[in-house]
Amino acid sequence: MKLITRNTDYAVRALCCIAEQKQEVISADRLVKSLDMPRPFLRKILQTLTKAGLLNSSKGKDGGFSLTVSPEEITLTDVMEIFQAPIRLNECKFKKNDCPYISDCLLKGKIDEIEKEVIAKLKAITIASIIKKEVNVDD
Amino acid sequence: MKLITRNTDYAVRALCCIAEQKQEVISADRLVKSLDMPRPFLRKILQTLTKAGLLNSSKGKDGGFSLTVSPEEITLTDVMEIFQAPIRLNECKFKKNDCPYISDCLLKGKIDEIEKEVIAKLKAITIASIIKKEVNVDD
DNA sequence: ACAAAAAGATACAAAAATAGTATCATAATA
DNA sequence: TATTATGATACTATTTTTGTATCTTTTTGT
Repeated sequence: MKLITRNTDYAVRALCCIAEQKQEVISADRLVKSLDMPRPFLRKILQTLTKAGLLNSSKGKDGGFSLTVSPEEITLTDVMEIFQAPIRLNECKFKKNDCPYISDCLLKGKIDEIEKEVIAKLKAITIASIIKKEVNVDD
Repeated sequence: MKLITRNTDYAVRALCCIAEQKQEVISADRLVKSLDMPRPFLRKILQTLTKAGLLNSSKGKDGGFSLTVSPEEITLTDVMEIFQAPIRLNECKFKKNDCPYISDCLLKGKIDEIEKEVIAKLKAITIASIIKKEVNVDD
């Protein structure tokens, strides 16, 4: 049972890295070096994030990726939905079809409740909150 | 992302069925009929539950299965641990080895917190609580 | 003793999800 | 127009989940 797949994990780490660095854009190659993950896999993930609208990309020399919105605005659920969508703890599927017991399933209601809370908590985690290492005492 | 696999789902339904019926024991064949699931798969699940200590079994004519403890004492986590163990939202594994970032992973702490709460909630769900259809007003 | 009815053990197989590779096309820019 | 970057897409490998198949053992009634 994994809440977070490697796709999502890599994506989050890449987003953090992109958010943290000073240059305008950062290339896939440079990300591979700092993140130590398979280049083709990361490239695919970056492409997916771009298509999903979380990243800008520019081609050619000095091209690369940058965030489209601030790190505060990117939640963990945003990323999870891209790679693992939809977020359901409860699938209630039976060979592509709805489970025949879905209407009177006694487990479903209980799991649904837990699911709501999990999603709320995941939504509270943003790229910004992941990056922030310590609470700033001056704030 | 599934919190509960079919193994666990079938097992829970079987346990409910065993808990609810009046006879001392119930055979795999009778369970198959009332639960409508593949016989060999259910048999394997029943065997696993027996090995795990949740069921008693008796062979031969009029043999079958019964609970070893009361439905109140069987939690959802008990069953999940048998079929999906261990319950972790966060695996932090990288090709069988610990993820190299495990010590300073900023996501881990946050997910671990969520995990604790999820597990606590799953622990509160028992076979008895699943069976109980309505709150008894006389209580 | 022995046949029938049950569970036990175990090995195998199919399907789905996850993880990753490889290759060629396209665009920007010096 | 060569180089350096991403875009698109098809393919492959691995792991997990979901089953199936087959044979053995035990119990019980006759």
